[in-house]
Parts: sequence; C-alpha cells; structure tokens
Amino acid sequence: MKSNSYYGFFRNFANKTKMAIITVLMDGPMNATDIAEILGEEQSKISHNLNKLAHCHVLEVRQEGKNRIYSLNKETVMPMLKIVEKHIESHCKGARCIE
Amino acid sequence: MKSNSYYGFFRNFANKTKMAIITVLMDGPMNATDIAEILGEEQSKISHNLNKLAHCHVLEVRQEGKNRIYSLNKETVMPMLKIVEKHIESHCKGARCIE
DNA sequence: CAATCATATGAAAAGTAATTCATATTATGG
DNA sequence: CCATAATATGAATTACTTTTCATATGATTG
Repeated sequence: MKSNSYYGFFRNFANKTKMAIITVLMDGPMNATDIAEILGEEQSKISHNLNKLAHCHVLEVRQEGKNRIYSLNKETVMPMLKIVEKHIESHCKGARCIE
Repeated sequence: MKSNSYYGFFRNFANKTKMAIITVLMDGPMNATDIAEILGEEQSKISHNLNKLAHCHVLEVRQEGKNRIYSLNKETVMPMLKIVEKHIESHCKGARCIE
C-alpha cells in the first residue's frame, strides 16, 4: 500500500469550500453557477475548486449545452464520510477534536 | 450529516509528514523518537504532528516510562485508506490524478 | 456572426498550516 | 535530588493553498 502518497487525495476534503461543494452535490448533480449561487460564493472560487475536485475524480463532469454539470462520485465519497461520521461519533463527542 | 464540518478531520491525512507517520505506525505502536528516527525527521517536527494526530484520535497514546507510545487507530484509518486505494485503482491508473 | 450566458484561467494577494530552533517539561534510574 | 533521556511547547520563519480580480474561452441563440 503506497499510503504515503495518498495525502494529495485527501486535500480534496481538507477544505471548507470543497466540503461545502461536496455537501451540496449530495442532493444531486448541478451546474457550476448554481453551486456558486447556493453557497453564496464567487464564481471563480467555485470554478477553481470544482476543477481540483474533478481532476481527482471526486466529482464527475458532463457538458450540457453551455452548462457543465458536476456530480458527486458517491461511491468513493459516501463511505468515506460515513467513516468520519462514525469516528467523530465515537471519539469526539462534544469535545474539541475537530474544531 | 454535518459533513460540512468534517474538513478539519481530513487535514490529518492531507499532509506528507502525517501520512508518513501513519504509514510507519501501520506496522505497530512506536515511541516518538523512533518514529522520528525511522523517518529521518526532526524530533520536534514529529512531535507537533503526533500531537495533532492524537488530538483527533487518529492516534492513541500511552505513557510507558519516559516514552510515549503512539499507536494507530486502525479502526478508522484502515478502511479509510482502503477506500482511497480502491478509488485510485479505478480512477487514477497511471494518470496525474493525485500528483 | 454578434451578443450573451456559463465557465475557465492565471497571476498576484491573502490566508493558513507546517517547520524550525531554542528552550521547557516530565519521567526515571542511580 | 541530580543527571539525562524522551518528549513537548511557542514564537518566528518558511512553505503552501486558497482566494481574488481581471480577463479569456466556449457554447448557444437569434
């Protein structure tokens, strides 16, 4: 296991904006502008982040007219979040574990 | 699911040194000095990182004489790495996915 | 093909995290 | 208790990442 080199992948989750995007996309695919709107964030900020997430296949993209529709790679992301949730549940009850 | 707030947890894995520590501890518990030695890293650098990892219960610590023995929380970490491994396997074959 | 909506891009600036270095603690064996 | 081995701590520096801002590119529609 080349676990040593996985840290790049985890960067996709180690940031507030990226996690917000991921959370929004849990409800279904959406285009970039709408994501930005929902999060109340700058278009280009969202675009930069979407690119990184898609680059690592945390998100998938498809072109639809002039829109690019981003969707969550649930197969990877959901079980991952599940693990974190469980971890926090059992180790970080109320505590300042995560901040 | 408060997934939005999980990003702090992921920081434990989004860094080279921390992942190196985690990897070393996959082989079993070890004290701080030995970890530093094996990784060829500065004692205090390792110490700072160990603290953060332990703070989030990614690692557990126990005092043993003047040594502090750090061990990996395998229950959380192993399945997490498994997911990443599988993801890379199926999406990042040879590609510049992760860098 | 001009206008416009949607998105991307790149470089500079800002923000945040990691490392270093010097020093402080803490524990134990003699 | 003193010496020392093991580890922690904090502030300053350095290194990275993220954001911003201005601008560019792409697609579509009339």
